[in-house]
Amino acid sequence: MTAYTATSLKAELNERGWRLTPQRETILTIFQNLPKGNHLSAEDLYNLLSEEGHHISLSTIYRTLKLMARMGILRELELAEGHKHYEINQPAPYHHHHLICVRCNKTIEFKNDGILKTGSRTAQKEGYHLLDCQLIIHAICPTCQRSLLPI
Amino acid sequence: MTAYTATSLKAELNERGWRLTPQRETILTIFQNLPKGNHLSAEDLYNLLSEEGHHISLSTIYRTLKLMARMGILRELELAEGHKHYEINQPAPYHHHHLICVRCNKTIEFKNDGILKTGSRTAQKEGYHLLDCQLIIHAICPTCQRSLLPI
DNA sequence: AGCTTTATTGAGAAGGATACACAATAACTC
DNA sequence: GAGTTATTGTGTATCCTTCTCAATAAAGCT
Repeated sequence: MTAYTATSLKAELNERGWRLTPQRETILTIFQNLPKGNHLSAEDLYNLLSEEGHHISLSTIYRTLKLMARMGILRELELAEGHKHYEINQPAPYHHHHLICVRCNKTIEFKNDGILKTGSRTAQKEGYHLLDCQLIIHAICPTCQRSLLPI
Repeated sequence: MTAYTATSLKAELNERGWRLTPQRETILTIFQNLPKGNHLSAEDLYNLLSEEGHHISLSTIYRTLKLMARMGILRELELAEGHKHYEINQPAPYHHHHLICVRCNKTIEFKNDGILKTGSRTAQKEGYHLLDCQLIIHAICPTCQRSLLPI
């Protein structure tokens, strides 16, 4: 959960025998410049890159998203929409969690420093190397509670 | 997060204009009798039911799992395996969370009463009706840390 | 109990997100 | 700068999940 630069990303990739490519660097930059609280699906990222004139294939995008999630650079969010979303993984005080309406997918972010501490402590206790820690609250928002729609 | 019986499930379904079917009752029973800490995928459930002589279609299983998750009866778990798992949703002191190795999917359960309280408080503050609250810790287990396998 | 309404089921097909295969390319090491 | 090999891009494949729709069967009412 440290702030990555192209240089530090390259160092960490090379250390494992991997390579820094323009595609990976571009994708990292996109996420770093994303307004706080924004998260992208693979397709969102593909479209955003296309708009900016970068042509990176969907395969590369999926591979890069998974790679960076497993390096701890990105968080993989399951926001109850049938596909994953990704956002930059930041330490406190930017670290946050999600309250999600399972009906309309409306999502509210909230912060709680204790949770990250609990996560770190738990991972450490079991000898696990922490990548990400997220509290997901599934609920029904006020609007959907009032609606009579099924489920 | 209350303990359901066939009767209380029926009452809650009927209240919304829905119906209690033998399929739904059977599936609820399966989850209630599942050893603590066990969770099933849709296919797991299908196979388990088949073994016991119950022929419930996959369509119905998927529909029932989603229905019960949205009623707060089941928890929908994303254990980094490409498909969802479900388990009965129980209050403290049975309520628990998951520490998951993103490489080998090894999962450890742990308890922390504070998290459920945080979840309840957050949902309430925003006027959301709480269904489930789970802390997911993505990490790399000791074994996978030692392995030299990619990603 | 029997009747009516309509939610639910089952079977198969469809959909959509993600992963795969492999030749061409290009990043790293020496 | 040359060799090695990780990575990319294109198209294809795969898997999980949802949809369609006729047949069935709960729930409510008389």
